[in-house]
Amino acid sequence: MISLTEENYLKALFNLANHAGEVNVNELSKQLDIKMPTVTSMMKKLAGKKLVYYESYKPLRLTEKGKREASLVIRKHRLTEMFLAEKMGFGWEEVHDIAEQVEHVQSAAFFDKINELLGFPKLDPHGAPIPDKNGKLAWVAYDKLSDCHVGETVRVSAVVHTSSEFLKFLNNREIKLGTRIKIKSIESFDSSMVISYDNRPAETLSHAVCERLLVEKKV
Amino acid sequence: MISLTEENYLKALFNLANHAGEVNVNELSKQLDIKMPTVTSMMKKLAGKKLVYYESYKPLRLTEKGKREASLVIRKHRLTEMFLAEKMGFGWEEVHDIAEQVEHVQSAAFFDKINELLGFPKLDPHGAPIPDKNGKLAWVAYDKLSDCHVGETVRVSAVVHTSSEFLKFLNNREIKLGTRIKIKSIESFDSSMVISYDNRPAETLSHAVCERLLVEKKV
DNA sequence: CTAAGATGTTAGAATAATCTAACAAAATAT
DNA sequence: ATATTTTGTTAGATTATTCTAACATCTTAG
Repeated sequence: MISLTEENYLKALFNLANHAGEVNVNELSKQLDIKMPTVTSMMKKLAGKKLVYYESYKPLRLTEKGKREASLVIRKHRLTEMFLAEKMGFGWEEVHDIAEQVEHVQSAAFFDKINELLGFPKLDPHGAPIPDKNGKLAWVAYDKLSDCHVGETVRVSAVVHTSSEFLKFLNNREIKLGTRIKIKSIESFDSSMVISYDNRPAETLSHAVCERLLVEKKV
Repeated sequence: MISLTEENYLKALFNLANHAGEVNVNELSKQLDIKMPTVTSMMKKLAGKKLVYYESYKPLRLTEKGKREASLVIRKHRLTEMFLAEKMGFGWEEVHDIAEQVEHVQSAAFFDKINELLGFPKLDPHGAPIPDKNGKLAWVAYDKLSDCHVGETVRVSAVVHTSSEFLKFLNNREIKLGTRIKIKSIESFDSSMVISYDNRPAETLSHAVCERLLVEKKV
């Protein structure tokens, strides 16, 4: 059995994993707002359960079993987010905090029903893919808006680090998944972008914003 | 802040309270499947938070604050049950176990939304009243079917001690809230009742069943 | 290359919730 | 009314999760 606490560590490990699947103790500590010694001891515990590879002073890595379990928690989280948004009328900026709690419900029937009522969605309200029942995740590699060039027209496909503040910022500007953005110019000194979309007047987006907007170029 | 564990103790205290609002340590211990010494120490803790009146060797009683907090947990539980049954298609025999977990979600917005989507229901799927936002519960005193007499026709209004097994038993016989039951005869040796309803052939219900069916006589 | 700073571990303690064993009080049955 | 049973408490231990303080290792800037 995996405790609620352990589920949270697995989820954070999964979300922080870089290309090589590695996470530092320090990063994980900051992500979870839990002190490093506590993280170290939990990693030893999870290693004992064959969920994490742990060696002193080495980066952390999930085992295959760990990845599967983490994905299943993320599945519950994203299905919940989608249900809250699609079936209950919550805004995409509201769903994360509630899903953070609902995801720990232990009832396959509950999440199966949500999945069914939603028509087996592939993406959550932030454009993130929903892992399947076996914990398999079909990752689509989007581009960051900040990596695009002047003159390109792109479609917003997902948002990263979906803090409520950031999403409210997007709401205020009516930027949502599917919005087609044209890059008019890029300020070289701060990498901010002047863009236009939806027949609106030109708008400037800071680099911080552009890094969090994931887009597709082939519109 | 009231922990998930404390919420469970409060809920159990509320549900077990007799006419005088009293509960014994032993009853509570059995209800929660937690040993008596643990219950005693939790009662001291809750007494420290002014949620329970506790004196050695005396029955336990919730304070007004304790009753309010308990009612609010029960409110979340019953709203969840109703949502699961009405909006998600779960049977009344399935909703309790899921609601037992969802009830601990800390988000007023979540339960407000459920309440709204349900159209502010007054009763849960088992006929139990849903406390209001202030923890006030409008209790309706129904009769047990077992207290009714031969010849009476009554309407099933609620069920008590809603174990999944009992509810499946009722499902098999298509007895639900609203079913009108006529009492044909009562076996004096075991208090079982021969009843008829819905133009079906006569059916015999054991005393155990009749005690758990709450009915209204004025149909 | 080495000193400073960042990162990670060990040791020991704290809190919450639970348990068993032993004892104490209350209720019950003859 | 007293012995037995049931109920309740105390004491002490256990497990899970967290912390701080101190120490160890690794990385990096001169």
